[in-house]
Amino acid sequence: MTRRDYGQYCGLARALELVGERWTLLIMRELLARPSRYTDLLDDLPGIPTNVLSTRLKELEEAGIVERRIAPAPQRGILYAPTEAGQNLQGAVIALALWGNAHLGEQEPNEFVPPSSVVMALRATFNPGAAHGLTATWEIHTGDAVMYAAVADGQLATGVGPAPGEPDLVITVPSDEVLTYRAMMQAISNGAAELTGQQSLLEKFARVFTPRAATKAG
Amino acid sequence: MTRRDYGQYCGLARALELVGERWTLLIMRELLARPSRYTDLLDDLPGIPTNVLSTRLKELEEAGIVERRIAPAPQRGILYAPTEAGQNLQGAVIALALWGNAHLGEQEPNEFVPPSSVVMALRATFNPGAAHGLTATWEIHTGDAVMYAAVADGQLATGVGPAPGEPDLVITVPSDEVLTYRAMMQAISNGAAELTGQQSLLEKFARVFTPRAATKAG
DNA sequence: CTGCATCCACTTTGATACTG
DNA sequence: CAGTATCAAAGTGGATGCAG
Repeated sequence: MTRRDYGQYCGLARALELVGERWTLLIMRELLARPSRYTDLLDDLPGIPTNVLSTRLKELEEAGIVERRIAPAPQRGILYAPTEAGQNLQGAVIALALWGNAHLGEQEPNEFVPPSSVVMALRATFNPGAAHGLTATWEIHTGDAVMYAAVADGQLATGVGPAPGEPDLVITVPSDEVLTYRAMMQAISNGAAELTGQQSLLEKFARVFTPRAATKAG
Repeated sequence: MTRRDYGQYCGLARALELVGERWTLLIMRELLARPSRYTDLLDDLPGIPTNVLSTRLKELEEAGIVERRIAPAPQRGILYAPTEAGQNLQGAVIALALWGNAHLGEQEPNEFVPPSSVVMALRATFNPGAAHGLTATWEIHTGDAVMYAAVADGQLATGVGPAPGEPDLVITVPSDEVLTYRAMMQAISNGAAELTGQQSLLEKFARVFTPRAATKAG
């Protein structure tokens, strides 16, 4: 058994060997929310040392969980994005996040809400039934973050950043800081959001993204 | 931000702060499969340093994820067991294990199969529909491991160790080492298992525990 | 500016020995 | 049985340097 391995032929042990080190799953959360450059990740994960980030990215790439892409014309540079194996991690990321939500407590003054965590919450609460037959694109502004969600053919596409196409409805939730998914949804249902576009799509939004109960033990 | 915290108000970050350190989730896998004594854990997690185990148990207890119990009469000593918060971790543990299963590759000579991982696989593949109206207790022997599964009222109770009551069917899968869930189920369906008890319950067993597809990304 | 590599102080982990 | 003590090795955090 080397330092990094557990010597167990077990899915959990292997998962932890691959993505169990400090910062790794937070990096994956960022990349699942949007392909990012090295400096994007440094900005979105304040406190991560540069050498740790570069080591993690290297290891994830070697393991086939993340791939490097050449960023398209306007930006240039390298984009890191999850491979299919990396995308399959989302279920585990969401399961951990749901469990951790119950242990969040009050927000400390030095704690910020990562926009990627709001995107994960949108994916976790997506209700395919309510999205059936609906085609719509929402863009959400809260704090200085921009996120989008698009529904078509009962499928959800969501991420950090402006909507890929023209949004049908822009929802602006006024706030100094990025709000949690929960606070954001509450503000929206309280009518605190400013709307630009097809206002009728606001009700659909609340219906498409509905929290359900977390998984209990078996 | 202290060393251990991420400074993020996010379920994933909080989960990793609580159970993201090395060995922690493997300890939780063991405890989810059966309440264990300190020395049980040392045996079941070969390679874990004693000080790391005691530190982790202390932290998990402080966080309300694990609790100490006085072991009942025959054994004595201290039993560590998951609290309800700890039991709720099972969904995340299983999600990680399912993802890791895809990256297992071939079993290395120095790698062993933890019985607790087989129990997790039983829970992950439990099919409530097929268990409806069935009451049965199976005891499974493979390598030197013993596990049980009991179904009643459509509910599953399973863990490492002998069955709590008298098993209806004892399934012995001959093998030097503990087999993976997959290999075990294959051996059973190949008729390689020795049976003691109500042989008709073997077919039920295979029906109650059926793998389904893993969760894909959204 | 992006995308790292290097250096150093500090913390955590691993291995072993030892104790109530 | 259930840990604690000790120490070396490895990992992490923070600062800085630097090439393309």
